[in-house]
Amino acid sequence: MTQRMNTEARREQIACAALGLLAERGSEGFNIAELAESVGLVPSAVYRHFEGREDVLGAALDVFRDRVYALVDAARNEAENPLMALELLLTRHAKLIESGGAVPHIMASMDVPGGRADRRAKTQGIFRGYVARVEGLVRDGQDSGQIRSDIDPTSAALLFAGLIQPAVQLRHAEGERFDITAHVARVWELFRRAVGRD
Amino acid sequence: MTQRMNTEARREQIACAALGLLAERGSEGFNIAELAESVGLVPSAVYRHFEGREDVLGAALDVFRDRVYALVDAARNEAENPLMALELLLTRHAKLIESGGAVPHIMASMDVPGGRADRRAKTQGIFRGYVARVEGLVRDGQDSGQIRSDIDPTSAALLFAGLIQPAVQLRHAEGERFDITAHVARVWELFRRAVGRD
DNA sequence: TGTACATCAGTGAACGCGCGTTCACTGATGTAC
DNA sequence: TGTACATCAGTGAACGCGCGTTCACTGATGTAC
Repeated sequence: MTQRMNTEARREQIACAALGLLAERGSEGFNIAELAESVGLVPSAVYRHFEGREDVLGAALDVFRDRVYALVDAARNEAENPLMALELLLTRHAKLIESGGAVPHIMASMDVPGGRADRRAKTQGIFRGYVARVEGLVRDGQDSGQIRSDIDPTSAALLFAGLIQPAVQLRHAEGERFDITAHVARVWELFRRAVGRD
Repeated sequence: MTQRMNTEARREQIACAALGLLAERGSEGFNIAELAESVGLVPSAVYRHFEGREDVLGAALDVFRDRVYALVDAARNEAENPLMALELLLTRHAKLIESGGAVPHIMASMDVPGGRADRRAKTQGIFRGYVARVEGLVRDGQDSGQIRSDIDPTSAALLFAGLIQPAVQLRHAEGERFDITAHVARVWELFRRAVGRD
């Protein structure tokens, strides 16, 4: 028998493992058997800690939400000013793409039409929360004079989000040949020209 | 018995219906029973015209590819100049989002990790083809002097693609409240400022 | 023009696989006395 | 400190549903003579 763990610790372990599998397989390719195996359990053991598959996905989404928000907050805290925070956030997204855990990729895999309505609502809530945080950075940039004040913060935030998504797609299509770092650097210059005050 | 059709006409009818269902349900929610019903057939009848589910998806992808490319070509032909072609293309993407047939949405639903490798390769090929066409428009814009010549056409094309994707996401999240037309107009201004020569 | 035949699209019953989920049981861990 | 008991995480067999797919059969359409 596998080493016993109390259900709280096991829940968290399973939720994290589920998120990893989701990044690889997508929400529909995701299955309980593989999840159980990845934490050294038998499939039925998962039901000691979760009500079912959908419950596991919900817990994985919670982990995902925390990580995404932490990503933005870290960039905000570590950078000297709002514009540099956005640039730092962008390069960190690029790193995630390289490691296979791209944020938009996971978002898309969870927000599928087949999925249950409450899961989709949760995913969309995460997206709105993300955009709201980026919007906050944009507003800060406007206050500090780095970003033009005539720009709609929501539009700028969505434009920023749009910098990342096509890169994920092309990374998938081109594989290693696609130089994300170079791409991100070029596209950042375009973004800065679009919103910057100069 | 349903009215007989020759297999060529039926194949096309089924492929188009499949694309419609894919837009609604995603590639994993897509099932043969519903597809058959939508064209007034019994599930097993589909196998008179296709080898199987994956074959149907492939045919639907072909229809999709033709439509996407036609979208770009139409914008190119109808607009006075390359920059206006891009703007026209963007507003037509917005219309598709409103009608539920958003291009990135369908792309994402086909390019899932669970899908067979050949289907994913096809989807990615469509994306590359799309980007290449937009790149062509960017180059034309550079030649005609509307777009700054120091800009990498691929980056500009990906930035353009990125204008649409977050809008799809937010449209899903916010529903009718989200005014796509207004969003597209604002984000277009940002794009023009990023790449335009002025 | 009429008849016989071949072709082929459509039907419905049945099969089988994958996978989420259930359940009775086991045995380890922690607690009461 | 040692023993008895309750709790609870882990096990493996089995169930059942959904769904893609197969197959023998039907009947309409078009062609040969």
